[in-house]
Order: sequence, then C-alpha cells, then structure tokens
Amino acid sequence: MSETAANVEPVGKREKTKVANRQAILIAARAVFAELGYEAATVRDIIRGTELASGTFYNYFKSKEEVFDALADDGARRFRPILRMARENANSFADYLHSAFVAYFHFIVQDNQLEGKPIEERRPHILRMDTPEMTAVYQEVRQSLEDAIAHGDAPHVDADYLACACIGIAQEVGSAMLRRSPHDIDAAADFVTGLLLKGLLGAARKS
Amino acid sequence: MSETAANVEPVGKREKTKVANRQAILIAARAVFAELGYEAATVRDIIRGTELASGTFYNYFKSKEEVFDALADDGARRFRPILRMARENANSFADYLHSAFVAYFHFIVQDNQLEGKPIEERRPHILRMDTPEMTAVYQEVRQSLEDAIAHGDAPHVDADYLACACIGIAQEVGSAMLRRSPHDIDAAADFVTGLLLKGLLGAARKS
DNA sequence: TTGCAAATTGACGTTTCGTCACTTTTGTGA
DNA sequence: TCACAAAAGTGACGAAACGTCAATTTGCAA
Repeated sequence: MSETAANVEPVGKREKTKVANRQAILIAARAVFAELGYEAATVRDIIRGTELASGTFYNYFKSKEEVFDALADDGARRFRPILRMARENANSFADYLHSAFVAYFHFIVQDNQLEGKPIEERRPHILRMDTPEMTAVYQEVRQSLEDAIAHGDAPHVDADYLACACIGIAQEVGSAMLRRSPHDIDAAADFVTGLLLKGLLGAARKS
Repeated sequence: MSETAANVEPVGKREKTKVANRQAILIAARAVFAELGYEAATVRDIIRGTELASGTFYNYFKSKEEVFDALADDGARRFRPILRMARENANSFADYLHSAFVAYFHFIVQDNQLEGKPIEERRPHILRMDTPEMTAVYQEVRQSLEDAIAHGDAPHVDADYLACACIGIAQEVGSAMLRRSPHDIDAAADFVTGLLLKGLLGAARKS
C-alpha cells in the first residue's frame, strides 16, 4: 500500500506529471531508505531510482530531509481518516480508545510488512512530530480526549500530557508488538487500553 | 552537566589524551547539534569545535551518526546509576515509579540546558534505541517491573509491554514538559505515576 | 638516549551537493 | 493549426564535505 492520499484533480498534463514525479521520488526514496538506511542514502541514490534528472529533484524537495518529512507526513495523512472513523463509530470512551489503538497497530503492521524484504530494524517508528499532518494527528487525539473530559466520559486530566502519553505508548508498545511474531494486535490494544483506563490492574493479563 | 561517565584509569599520557580527545569531540558535537541541528551539522563543523585535525576525527568515529550514538549511549550510561539508586531507595513500588520518573525528567532537563535549535532538530530523524547502554536501561526497567510482579507489588502484567509503555510515556510526556515553562518535574511525575498505577482516575488533577 | 609503535596532521582525490543556463514540453489564444 | 510564453526538465559545473594516507610528531620502554 504505497499509494498516497492524492487529493483531487488529475486534469491537465502539467499537473498530472507533477503529481507523478513527486510520487515517483517518494516511492524511490522509500525503497532507498529501506535498502541503504536513511543516513547512508543520498539524493542521487533517490533520483537514480526514478527516470528524472538530478536537477529535477530540487524542483520538488529541498533535501533528503524534506523527502523524509513528506513520507512521514504522508503516513499521518493516511492515518488520520482512520482515526476519525474510530472516533465517530465508537459508542463509549473505552471503545474509542480501544479501536483507536487497534487502528494504529493495524496501520503500522500494514505499513511495515510491504516495506522491506530486508526486515529493517532500521525503521522504528520514532518519527518527527512536527510535520503538519503529524501535528494534526496529535491535535485530533487531544481534541478527542478533551471532548471526552467535557462530556464526563473521562476524568479531568491534563489533556496535553494524556495525548502525549497515548502517543508514546502507541509508538513504543507498537514497536514491541512488531518485534513479536505473530503480531497480536488485539492483545496489544487490550493491554494499552486497560492500562490507560485502570492502570496496572487494568493491564493485568486476562488469563 | 556535560561530564561523561569516564570509567577507569587515567594513567599513561597516551590513554589520557585519547580519552580527552574523544571527550572533546563529543562535547563539540553536542554544541554543534544544538546550534545547527543534527541534519545540518557536518563532521567538519564538529572538529572545528576542537583543536584537532580533520583526519583525527576518523580515529575516533566513523561518522556523525556514530558520534550521535555515542552521545546517546553516554547519556544512558550516566542515567543508569541514577535509575538504580531510585530503585534501591524506594520503599514501595509506587515510590519506585515516581522517583524513577522524577529522576528521568530531572535528567532531561539538565541534559537540554544548551541553547540553540529546538530539541527535535538536535536529533537524527531515525533514532536508534539499540545502543548497548540504551538496551541496558530497558533491561533495568523491565527487571524492576518483573521483580515487583514477582514480589506481589504489582499485578501480573506483560513486563515487556509495560516497560515499553513506561519508556514511551517518559519520552513523550518528558518532551511535552520541556516545551512548557517553567518545567514542572513533580507535576509531570505525578501525572504519569498516577496514570500507570490507577489509570485515568489516577492521572486526574489533584486540584 | 634511542628506536619503535601509536597517534596526529592536513593535503588530496573522490563523492555529493545545489545551481543555473539551456532545452523541451505544455497550455493558450490568434 | 501555429506561434509564443510560461513552466518544467536536464545535466554540467563549481563549491563543499567526505574519507584516506604518506609524512610527521608524540609517547613509552628498553
């Protein structure tokens, strides 16, 4: 699943190749980062994976760094509607939390499996949190939590810290889950949901 | 506080300058990463911050990346005894958790005293958590949790997931705390400890 | 003091970077 | 359909950073 959330008008050949070139660069970059690792990869390596000339790269991105951000942003953009659906379909706060974590864990499993034949430990999901779409995801999480607090579905906690805690948990427990085989999404989601709702007692093994 | 955990024998001028040079490079690198950001920094920028010649750098590190890893490893090495003391001095599991988080938050506040770019830009995009000392910290956390479980001080939870959750929470809430001013270490530690022990209810504001 | 190994040095060839003058492509309106 | 302007693509080029290595300096021990 390496399609991007390409929103809108395919008309006009200009626009069309522009989108296609940008996409080609991102796809090539993803492959190169997976193969060589982010640090070792060069802009030249990336464009070599496309049909474009080196100068063209700079019409689309300022640097390797910006390409990486675009990839991260892209991931966040694809995840956001999933998260929103989890929110809208939930019939309780506990249900929202659980389905949000299930959605996230499912997402990273998908995102990593087609990623690499070389099973890359080189890509733990510690991504920059300051791209626009990443910030939007944080805001979305935080807003959900504030709503729940306002509606009395959750206690009056520091929503910023709680959102950060949820994200930190999701990232770290998500990575741990990916290291296990098979990937037990539900077990991980049960664990974190229980932990958040009831603390250690809530996280205790059900068995 | 940028001293490193330099363990052992200072004897011999050879050994001494070797340690000093390595240290000089690390200190310069820390300053350069803070000032220019990790991505923008070059190996030359780093050695310019020392009295050494460019070639000498490569006697100590293969690359900028390796310098960063050494810094991270160094931080973990300095933090480990602090964590251990928190463990040994604690008179309950709750106390251990709380003092461990206080110790960590205190540590990162100290560690980010340098002025310059925002914290996120001082780091590489892909953070490796698998340096020896980092792993040791994880093991230490996990071991503490397993001991607590074995002694009946904590419920029977998945220690791996719980350790990851603690680390993820510490990192994200810690970063959030650093963004606030003033840095309220105790408030943050109370929040995360309450959250872990009792869930949302435990994290609720005390006011 | 002398001799050798270890460490430092900076100049050098190599690789990558980012730019820019030039070419090709696309859209538009006569 | 054609002409023409704006947009996008191209690759060669100078600048910058890389990593190496022969020459030199430094430290240690005989």
